[in-house]
Amino acid sequence: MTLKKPTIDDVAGLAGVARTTVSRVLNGGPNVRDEVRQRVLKAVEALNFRVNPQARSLAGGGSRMLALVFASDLDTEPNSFYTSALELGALRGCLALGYQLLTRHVAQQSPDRRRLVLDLIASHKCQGIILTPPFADDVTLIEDVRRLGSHVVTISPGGSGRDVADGVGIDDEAGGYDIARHLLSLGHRRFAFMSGIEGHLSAARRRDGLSRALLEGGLKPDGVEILQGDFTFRSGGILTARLLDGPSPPTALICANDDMAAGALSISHGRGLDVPGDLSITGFDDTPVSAIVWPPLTTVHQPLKDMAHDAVVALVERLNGSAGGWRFQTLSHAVVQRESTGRPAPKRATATA
Amino acid sequence: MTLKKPTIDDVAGLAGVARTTVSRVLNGGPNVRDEVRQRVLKAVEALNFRVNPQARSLAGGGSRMLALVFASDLDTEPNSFYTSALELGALRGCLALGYQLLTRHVAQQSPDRRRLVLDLIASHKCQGIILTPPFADDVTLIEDVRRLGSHVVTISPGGSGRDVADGVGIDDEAGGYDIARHLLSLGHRRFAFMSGIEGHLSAARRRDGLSRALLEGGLKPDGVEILQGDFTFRSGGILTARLLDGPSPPTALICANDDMAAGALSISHGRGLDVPGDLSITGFDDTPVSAIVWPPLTTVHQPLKDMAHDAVVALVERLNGSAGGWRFQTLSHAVVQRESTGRPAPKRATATA
DNA sequence: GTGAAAGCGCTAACAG
DNA sequence: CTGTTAGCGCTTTCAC
Repeated sequence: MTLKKPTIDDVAGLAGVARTTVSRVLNGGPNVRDEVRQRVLKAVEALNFRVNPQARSLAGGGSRMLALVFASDLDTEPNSFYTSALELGALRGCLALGYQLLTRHVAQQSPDRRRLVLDLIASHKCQGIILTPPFADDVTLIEDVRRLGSHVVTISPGGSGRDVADGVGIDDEAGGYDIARHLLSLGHRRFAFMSGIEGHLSAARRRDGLSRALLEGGLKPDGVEILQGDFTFRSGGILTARLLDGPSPPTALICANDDMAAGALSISHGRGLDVPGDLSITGFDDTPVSAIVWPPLTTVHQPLKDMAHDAVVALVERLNGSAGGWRFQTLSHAVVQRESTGRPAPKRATATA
Repeated sequence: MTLKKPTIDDVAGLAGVARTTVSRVLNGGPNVRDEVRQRVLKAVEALNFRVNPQARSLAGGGSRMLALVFASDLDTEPNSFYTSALELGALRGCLALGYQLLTRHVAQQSPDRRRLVLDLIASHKCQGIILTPPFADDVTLIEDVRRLGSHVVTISPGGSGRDVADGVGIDDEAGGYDIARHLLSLGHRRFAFMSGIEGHLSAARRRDGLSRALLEGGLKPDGVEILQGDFTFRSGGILTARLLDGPSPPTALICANDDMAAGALSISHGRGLDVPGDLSITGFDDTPVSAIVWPPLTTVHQPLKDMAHDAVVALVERLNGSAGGWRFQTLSHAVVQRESTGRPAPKRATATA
């Protein structure tokens, strides 16, 4: 089975061409008759041939270096579940494909953040770069990177980024819609939404989904109170406190990530609120936090590792010359129902332990 | 600067020997006069030469495949911070050194777990394996692996594992000692210790450290109530509930990992206890959970990523023929003081926000 | 358009 | 003990 992997020469032999030609086909090179190309492709298929990345790299094909960039500010640090999962996925992909990975955290606030990213890929001769939000929607940056001769793939672009580069992500709008439907079906009517940092467009889409669900349910989307958070546990707590002090607190709070939801949960406990009896809270991402807090969070699962892995694959495909328009790969999400959501109880809910 | 990396031929030239000889020296091969070996080593040093892992791999030096094994049972799953961090570190190491990594979770309870591990390395021709607790102290398994011609490095062995293989970890006994001293200095006198799954010897060492600190403080170590947990959030909660129902609850609870501490925290909240006023709780590992719960956990930082990274490095060194007795690499730990510990308050503590 | 030849940097038989 | 000779699987000139 795994006895002897076919080599490029095997393919050449089967296709009746020279090794060079196979190489050309593999790398999207020019000067290959279409008929020949097809023949080669067929042979590749038949032999289930995969290039040996090590050999390719040795032979000179570029630096084989990719970069993964995060916009992490100092205080966004505890959000490390998210970044860990993405890095893990990217590393796995790189390992399998024979690429190196350079992970860099760039403070999103720093004025010269674009330059920092560009310097990074220039100095390390990175052939490709994976941009996470909010860089994923920074069209200017993407264009600059490309001008340097490097390829770009984005993770979770929420808007403009999708029109200018390949991307990977879930359908964030649908994610927001689904979680809202869940809450709506439980009987909730008063909602609040806690968003992430500005410019994180995919998080904004989740809110769009919420609006759509509300409209469908005959409610006015602008009745939703919007809290501007920054994805941190801390911001989740602070904003929730403010929310609860307001004139008419909602019965359901939808957070744009798990960390903020955990913060909201914590503050709610501190105030003696029953979750979900007095307030239902939802997260987003389904990171380990969601299972560790009490009650465990109802959240939207996002396959972070797979997303990053697929981003690497997409990037490498482009490096190998694959042509065509930008492709956005939508991975599936799912509402994970745990115990932080339930029917709103006007008076008080009895806990069923 | 990064213009042209020196090759093995450059080294050979400078040392005045054949390329093969350099290769022998590099790979710890036999049949090299000591004088020549020194000369080569000097040349390597002078040129700051590093082997090109891709080329080496291409040329045939083994499968370049390493395995990372976890003992994760179904319900231990949410402990994924710990495993993620280790895998991340191992992946980084592998990427840098040109090795592949195979990560496998084997249910620790399954009767044929040893066979599962052995099959894994046999079928994938893994050249080396990294064992995490409690496998790290499974001497029989380690010997069996070696019999298959594979090398072993352990992460956090707590006992017998340290005498039969290279290892990486922190000084767990000292970690336990340090956290106990911290609590002692705050005025605590009644302690409880929540241990992890059986066979996790390094966690047991943390308890030894606690005992030592108590003795030093003039207290009797056997006055400490021991709770047998399994590292999960859930077990932390259940055991803490039982503890609090007991005749004389402690004022300080030391948990063998952060997840259990988070569970303990959660239950304490549920019972209206003030943490740390009524009960101080400490974790271990300093995973992101510790910063996300409320109040954030005082815990012992363990450089998990570095540990796994160094384990890969140590493994590869052995593969390259480095000889000598088993080496245990002790990385530094540190007590991270957050807000889950404070002076014990007989009556009630006033929160200072 | 296509192919032949020449390596990339290293290890692995073989000879000496 | 040490050096010579072949490749590993692939990309690149450079001819045809």
